[in-house]
Amino acid sequence: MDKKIATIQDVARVAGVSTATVSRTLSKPTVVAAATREAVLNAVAETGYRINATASNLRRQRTGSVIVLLPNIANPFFAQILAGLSSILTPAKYGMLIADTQSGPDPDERLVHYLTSGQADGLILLDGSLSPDALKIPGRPPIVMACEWMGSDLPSVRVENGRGAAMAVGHFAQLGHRSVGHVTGPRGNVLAESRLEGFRSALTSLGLPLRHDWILEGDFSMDSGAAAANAWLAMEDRPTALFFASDEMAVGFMGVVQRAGYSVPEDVSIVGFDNIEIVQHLSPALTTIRQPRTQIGIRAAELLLRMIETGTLTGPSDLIEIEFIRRGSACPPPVGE
Amino acid sequence: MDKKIATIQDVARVAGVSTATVSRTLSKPTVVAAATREAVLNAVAETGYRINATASNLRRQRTGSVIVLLPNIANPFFAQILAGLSSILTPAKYGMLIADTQSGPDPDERLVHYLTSGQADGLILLDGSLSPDALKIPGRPPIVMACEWMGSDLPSVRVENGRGAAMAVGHFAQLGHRSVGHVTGPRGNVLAESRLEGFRSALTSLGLPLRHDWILEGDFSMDSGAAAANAWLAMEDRPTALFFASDEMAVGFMGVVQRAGYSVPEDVSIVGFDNIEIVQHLSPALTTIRQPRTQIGIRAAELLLRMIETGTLTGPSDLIEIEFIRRGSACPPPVGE
DNA sequence: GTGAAAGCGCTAACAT
DNA sequence: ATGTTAGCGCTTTCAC
Repeated sequence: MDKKIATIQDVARVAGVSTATVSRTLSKPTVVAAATREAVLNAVAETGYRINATASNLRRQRTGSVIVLLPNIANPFFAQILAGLSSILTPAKYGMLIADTQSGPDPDERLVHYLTSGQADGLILLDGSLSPDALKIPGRPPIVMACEWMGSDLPSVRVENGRGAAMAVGHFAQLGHRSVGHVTGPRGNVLAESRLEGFRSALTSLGLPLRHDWILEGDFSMDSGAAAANAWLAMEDRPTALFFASDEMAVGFMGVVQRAGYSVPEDVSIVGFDNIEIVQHLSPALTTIRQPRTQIGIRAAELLLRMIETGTLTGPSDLIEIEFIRRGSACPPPVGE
Repeated sequence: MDKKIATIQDVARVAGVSTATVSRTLSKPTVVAAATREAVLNAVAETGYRINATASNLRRQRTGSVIVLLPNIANPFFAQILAGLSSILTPAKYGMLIADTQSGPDPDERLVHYLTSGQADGLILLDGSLSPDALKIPGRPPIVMACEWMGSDLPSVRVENGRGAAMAVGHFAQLGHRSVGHVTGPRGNVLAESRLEGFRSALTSLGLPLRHDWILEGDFSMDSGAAAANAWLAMEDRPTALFFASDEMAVGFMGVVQRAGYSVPEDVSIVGFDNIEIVQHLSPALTTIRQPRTQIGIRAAELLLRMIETGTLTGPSDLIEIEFIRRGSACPPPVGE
């Protein structure tokens, strides 16, 4: 009953070989003789030895883990991206360190910290609001963006946000709507801006009116969707259709208007963005733009691993296709309005 | 323009002191003379030096990170616990490694792996289905359970699951329901079992009938709630009230029955469990049992850090209070049924 | 208050 | 095929 953890020395002693042989047996078993290998493995079993990752990493000048920096873990949107990341990182024997830019003081500072502390072999950025100064840090590990980031040429995996907005507007137009509004994401957020821009240009190219009072500012949250609903209810002249920059906001909106006695889609048509799991279970089920989040994670992880292995700081960016999902929350506008 | 990362040696040379002094300046600044300290800090700034965490950890025989083992990251339920954990771990300068037992082969094996690989100073377990053999591993780091685990006396942070179920049943009884059913979590899951047990004993103690065909097996997911709805719709003799072991299942159920033309709560009263964010935005808003998930994370992290710092493998368990949240998804049963 | 020196546990040349 | 040896970059006695 050993209370101490065995080191490679202990194994070597028990097996009657050198530490180098033990190390080799564990990393490239084919290069040691079968008999030796067996002796070593027995000794490993007997002592309960396990490689000390810290020592190994120090020696090999790597860390075996990847840091994922995101704005807010509690946001379920990121959870699926994390699942995608994990499905690649884990089999590749990389640990996944999660850092929430919210739970520290200065987010930019933390980015720099992780980039320089040598705690990870690579970094995945899910927070599009960080400053690009990081790129200049000498000796920094490879970075992959899994969202848009203005004015940076980091390798990234992203989604056709503008086209998603255009799909939503196109759908409304096809149904006969002419008064269509938009509930945006937070100002300054790159995703929000792309969707807003896509919304604007789609309206213009379809010859539909672009009214500023029909563009409501949200922040992707359900609460902000509920707030938008109250604003909509208070309007004199309401749009008959509304495109939301996130499903969450659409859900918040729907809850409020339904409780106020309005019906979706008969009184308002709505389209969301993301296709979060829940929206197919609502009544009506939400028409939305699907972003394959697991896929985003998978691609980002693959890209990063390739960069780590080849030792490059650049790589091909990846554009992931979105998909329009027609469900029950949009129909032709009410007549006589 | 340095392309290399500076080591403590570089700083020592630039500052004209020994590496020991540099190290001291950075860890206990008060023991070095003010003048020396300044020289060192200048050298640090000049070289862009940052402590190499791996080397530091090897020397100090610690890792500076904590592993969180959970069944499925994509489940938003865990996301909030993670946020709570992060809010404590980050300021305490601990990294948070997330491991998903789904993305590897054998979950138990992975637990053992993390326990023995020396990759973390402590471990937080969110997966109640792992085998308790882990406890016997010599030299293992401290573990905190943030959920129930049968027959283990690990320090834990948990929630009054049974009482939650009893609250739900009590509420139904008070509204006049006599036919109440339950949609369970996955068989074998400890949370699911506790809630089921709480449900059963509450029925009994209130003198309500316990019917096996009114206990539907689910797995916490929305899809399984939808499946339960179909089962309910197909019943000859339906319960007028249903307690769900998770909010997600309640949401899935509600979507299906509403689209089938039934109304909640007029046709069925339902109560969920968890109080996930969305349920207040549904119509009707869901009556449920609130579990303070962020709080669970915070307490678990605090407990673990205390154990790490004091070097103990035991600690006080913590029971977190739940709260009944009455909203609009339960009302008296329809008359004449 | 500061420096010299000894490792933490491991891996990878280099020898044999 | 195996052993010897020299560190990876840091912290921490132990002297001074």
